[in-house]
Amino acid sequence: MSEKDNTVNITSEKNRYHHGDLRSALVEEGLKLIDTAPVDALSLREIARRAGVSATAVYRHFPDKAALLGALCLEGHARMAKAFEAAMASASPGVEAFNAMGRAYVTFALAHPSLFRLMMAQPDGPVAVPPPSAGGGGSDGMQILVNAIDGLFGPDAPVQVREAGRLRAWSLVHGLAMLMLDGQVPAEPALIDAVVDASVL
Amino acid sequence: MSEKDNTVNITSEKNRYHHGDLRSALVEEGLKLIDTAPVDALSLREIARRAGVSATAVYRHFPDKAALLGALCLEGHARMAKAFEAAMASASPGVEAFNAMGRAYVTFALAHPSLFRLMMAQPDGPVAVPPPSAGGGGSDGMQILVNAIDGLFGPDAPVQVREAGRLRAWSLVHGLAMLMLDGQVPAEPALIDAVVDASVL
DNA sequence: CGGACATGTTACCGGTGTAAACATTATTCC
DNA sequence: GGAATAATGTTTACACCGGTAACATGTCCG
Repeated sequence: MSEKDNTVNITSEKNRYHHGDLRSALVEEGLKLIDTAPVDALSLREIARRAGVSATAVYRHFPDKAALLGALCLEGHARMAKAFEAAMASASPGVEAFNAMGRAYVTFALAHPSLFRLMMAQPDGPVAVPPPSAGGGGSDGMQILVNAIDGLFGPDAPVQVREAGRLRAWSLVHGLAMLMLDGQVPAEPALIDAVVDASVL
Repeated sequence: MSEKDNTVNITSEKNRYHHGDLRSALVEEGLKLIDTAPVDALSLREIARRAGVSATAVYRHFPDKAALLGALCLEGHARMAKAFEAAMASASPGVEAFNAMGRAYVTFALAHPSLFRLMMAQPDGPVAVPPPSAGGGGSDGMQILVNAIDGLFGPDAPVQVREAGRLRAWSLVHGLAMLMLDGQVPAEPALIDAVVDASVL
């Protein structure tokens, strides 16, 4: 913030060659776009266009399109974590919380289809709930989910049991979410309940 | 088959303007391609190229790219049905057959990732196991799966129970398949067993 | 034969992701 | 302060894509 010429700072706000914070703007526009369009309609050029910038400007901030999408995923996981926390908060611990999480998982996928797809399509993304072996990894949201699942079995359950249960729970909600996203199963709340609630696993 | 000039019929076999059975050739090349490439790498032009034909020739046999992919799906479901039949045949009826089907589902997905994705991405495709309501529909393979599931519960089980169980079973194996395809879960046979075998549903 | 028709072709359009060269602005050092 | 330098945009260009229109070639049937 030098003294320079503050009129520029006031009158401009536009038409300035340098954007200021293009990276964030691109991510923001990307997120706006992805919630209203199928995932394959998300073009680098379109995002740049909405940010009011030339297509190749993107490459100053991301090595390629995949990297930009990766940034979107990151924000996606943050949102998912929030949804999980909310679901967790509004349910008493135990099976109820567990079911609430399952519903939250499917609900999030249905609410943000393209973003969810993108998140899951990133093999090296922050999802990676370590189903067996490997500790640590996993995004915020996923860690919450894992904890909820593990809590179900109690801390004295064998590791294998917890891991298998975790994988089964994840597969169940993920499968339902995907089937509904792909239109193979109608996205009716009753069906979500039917699948989630009955889960003793 | 007129008498015309049979030397042509012999010597040609190539360089003939008319392909003979381009439609089948396109489907075949498409299936070859889809098993060795990610689903988004499946371009109409590439398929036409492999069939030794110009890109626009495709439009004489399919209204657009989606229709060509639809044809691939059809063949995919035929193959899946075969896999199910084989799994069914090599297992005694009951829970065993049911688990074998589940394993076959995931195994098929892992063996033909792009084709499986394509099949599931067709909302109006022949998959559509009618989870609740609506009878009839469903592809060959899916019908076999449905029968196996229903068999588990016995014919006297309430419709709701059978339908819910069906949906849960489908979600479970579908979710596992997807997570493995997307690299979120390692595609280890032991994990497939862990998920499928424990399923009392 | 000769036309009707099916099935190929080439030419073109607007769209995409991305690399290279150039332009402008911000920063840093004397 | 002013010049060198780095950071950040722009323009241009390329190869690919799906799709339309107009043209060419082959087959078939009266």
